[in-house]
Amino acid sequence: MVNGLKLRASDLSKQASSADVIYNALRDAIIRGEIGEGGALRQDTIAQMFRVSRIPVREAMQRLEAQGLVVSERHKGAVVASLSVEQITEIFQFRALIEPIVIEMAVPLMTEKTLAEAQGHCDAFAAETDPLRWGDLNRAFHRVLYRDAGKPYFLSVVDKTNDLVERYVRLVLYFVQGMRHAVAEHQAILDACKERDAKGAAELTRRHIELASETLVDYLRTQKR
Amino acid sequence: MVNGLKLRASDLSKQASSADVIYNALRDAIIRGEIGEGGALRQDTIAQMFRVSRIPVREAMQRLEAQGLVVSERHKGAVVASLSVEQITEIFQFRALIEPIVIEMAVPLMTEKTLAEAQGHCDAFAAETDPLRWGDLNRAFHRVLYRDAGKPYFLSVVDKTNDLVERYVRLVLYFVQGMRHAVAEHQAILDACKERDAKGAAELTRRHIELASETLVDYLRTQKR
DNA sequence: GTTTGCATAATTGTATCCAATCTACAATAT
DNA sequence: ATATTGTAGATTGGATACAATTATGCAAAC
Repeated sequence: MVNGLKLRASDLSKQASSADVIYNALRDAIIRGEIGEGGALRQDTIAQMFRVSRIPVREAMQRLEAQGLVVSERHKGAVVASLSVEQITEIFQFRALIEPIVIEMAVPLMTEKTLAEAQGHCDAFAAETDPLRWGDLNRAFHRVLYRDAGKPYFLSVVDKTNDLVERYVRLVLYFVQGMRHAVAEHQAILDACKERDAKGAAELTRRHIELASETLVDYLRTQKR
Repeated sequence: MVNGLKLRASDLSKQASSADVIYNALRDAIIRGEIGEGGALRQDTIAQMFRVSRIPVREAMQRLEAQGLVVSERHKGAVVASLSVEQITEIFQFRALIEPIVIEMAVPLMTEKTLAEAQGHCDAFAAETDPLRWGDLNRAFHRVLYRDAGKPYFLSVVDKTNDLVERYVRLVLYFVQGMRHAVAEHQAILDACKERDAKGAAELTRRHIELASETLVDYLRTQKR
């Protein structure tokens, strides 16, 4: 019998392949905006970066393409997908519909631990001075609030949807709204959760997303893409 | 300048690779239930079926796994994902939330051509005697009604969600409700669309999905999985 | 100056081969 | 008889090599 052995989380999940590692690295780089729209993703270059052959790179690419983060053309290569203002608007519209529903389902089930964690993320977000970290903390805050809904499929859709527009959300945080505005809205959402006001939290979440969308679209139009 | 050139659809879409072909074939086989839950997908076997090496097979698998249709384990192989009753229920709950929203957006924009096409699918569905075709016609009917919403992202989410539960929907059509019930509901939805009753079409769609979900869950519980 | 043609380089798609590891079953020890 | 160990086959993960296609640079013609 196993007796004194300690298992780490990494032992429980299936062992990561090279393709997994590369997928996560590329996805994060795209999400964070480190590789900009239209940025080329050369199989050979990436393979050399990870000291592997092109095979696992291609497998990672298949997943990224399936998720809509990159588009590739035969014998031409893959580039980071670029979204039109219309596409971005539609995705934010989707978020503004689905995320309020998820938080509304989560509020009645939210534990004190979750509320404390969310407050922690919110405070950390407010205190963070490095703009490059704002995106991560913003994302973490929202994710925690949806967690207790206990709806894995809803969460996966929300996650994949957010992946597609994360780099634009970060644009808003960096250059447009600044962070103070987001902090106030986050605290309002969290307060509604603490008061178990599910409808209120949902409505605030909807407005939070819609405002971000409008702000972003205004910004993009001034940049006249 | 381009003057007089006729482009075919196949010229517009990028040329299909082996991986594309294999992905589509496997996805359809899974969706249609031709490969049942837990059915093994051996790379070598599939490669031989398509007369190719395992490389394109693996790339197709990555996409299928990203979409949640198969699960694979290192050195053990991939199998068709099996969904628990809880997972199926959640996915139908998602459908019952999102699809009414899409049809409600579509109704005001629906063209006569679309309405005629939908009626065609509905009639073809009613007249079809081969149960194996019911699933396709059912799916086609619903897709047409969502098309004019002009929301590609919403449609892609609806499509991917339906892919996950399509084999269970077909179970309901084949063995449980029969087709007559579905035809009546389809005609009711379509009639609401023709009368430009967006809210009505949405509500009927919601009930259509919820009823299918309840029927399916009852059936699955009797089969005590 | 612009365009066309061609040779070369760059890039992706796929086949083949090898390594790692899991499964099943037989052999052995307790 | 049961538990453990060892080994062979099966299966996947990945590297290397080659084929097919496209991009690029440059020279020649208009």
